[in-house]
Amino acid sequence: LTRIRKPDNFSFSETLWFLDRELDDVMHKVRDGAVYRLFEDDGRPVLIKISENGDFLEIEPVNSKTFDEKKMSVFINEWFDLSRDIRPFYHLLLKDKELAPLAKKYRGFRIVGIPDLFETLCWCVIGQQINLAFAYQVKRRLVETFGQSITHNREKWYLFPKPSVLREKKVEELRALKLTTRKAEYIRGIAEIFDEGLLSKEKLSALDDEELMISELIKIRGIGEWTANYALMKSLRAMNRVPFGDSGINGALLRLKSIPKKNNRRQVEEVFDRFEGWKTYLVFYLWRSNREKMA
DNA sequence: TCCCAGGGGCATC
DNA sequence: GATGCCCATGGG
Repeated sequence: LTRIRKPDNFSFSETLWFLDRELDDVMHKVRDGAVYRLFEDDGRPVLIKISENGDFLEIEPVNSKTFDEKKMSVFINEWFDLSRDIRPFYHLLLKDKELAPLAKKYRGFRIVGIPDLFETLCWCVIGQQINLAFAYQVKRRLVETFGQSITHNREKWYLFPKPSVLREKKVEELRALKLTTRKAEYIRGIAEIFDEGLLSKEKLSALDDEELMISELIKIRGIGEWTANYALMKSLRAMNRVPFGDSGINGALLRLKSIPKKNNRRQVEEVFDRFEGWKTYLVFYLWRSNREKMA
């Protein structure tokens, strides 16, 4: 059992809410106030349960295996963005007339990341220009078809498919999962780049400059501005990214009356310029607000 | 039927 | 660099 002290301004119930949206993400399950998923410990999948107990998060193995506690702490910290003091973000929000309500409504909501960069990029490609519910269905088919799995109590749990596996798949095999021809090509290409070691989270991170990371990512076929920014937000934990053109951001800003009309990039930039250093957080709070009715 | 969805590539000028 | 078109499924 690993225990992690919860930081201030962290709401585990908000995290669970995010993970348990109606969207049916194949990578984890939320049950009875806990989240379950596979954790890869030196190539060995361990099923873990994360729950809340007083001031702590508790992480325990449920398939009777153990795990590297230090690596686990790092992983959870990264996944739930626990090691960040987000008070400055709330100060900025409260100074903004239209957006101030977000600070109170979603207090303690932190970015739920996707630590695996390859998974993030594939997920972006899958979700391009289709509705999210359908995108999650396609992701589920991809993972259930090509991902490593374990069975526990007659229930299957999956790891995201490896680049070495996906690069070998024929376009027709991927199309059968209801990816388009183009997306199948993109995913194969990204898998190849990762499998060859030409790109990795470590390599990208080592560039140490967000704009440089973006320009490197955009060179890859299938990765445009939106995806590059999203990947930096979710996987590299960059704090100043905005996937411009995103329909969710536009819709939220419009609904909150923060911008007068949709799809005006200059107006959106003006709003985000007031959140220097916290643009990524504003994006997530705006997306969060789009699903208020689901909460 | 029409429009849009957490886009991106490409041709064209 | 801006614009228009294509990809192609599913939900409202």
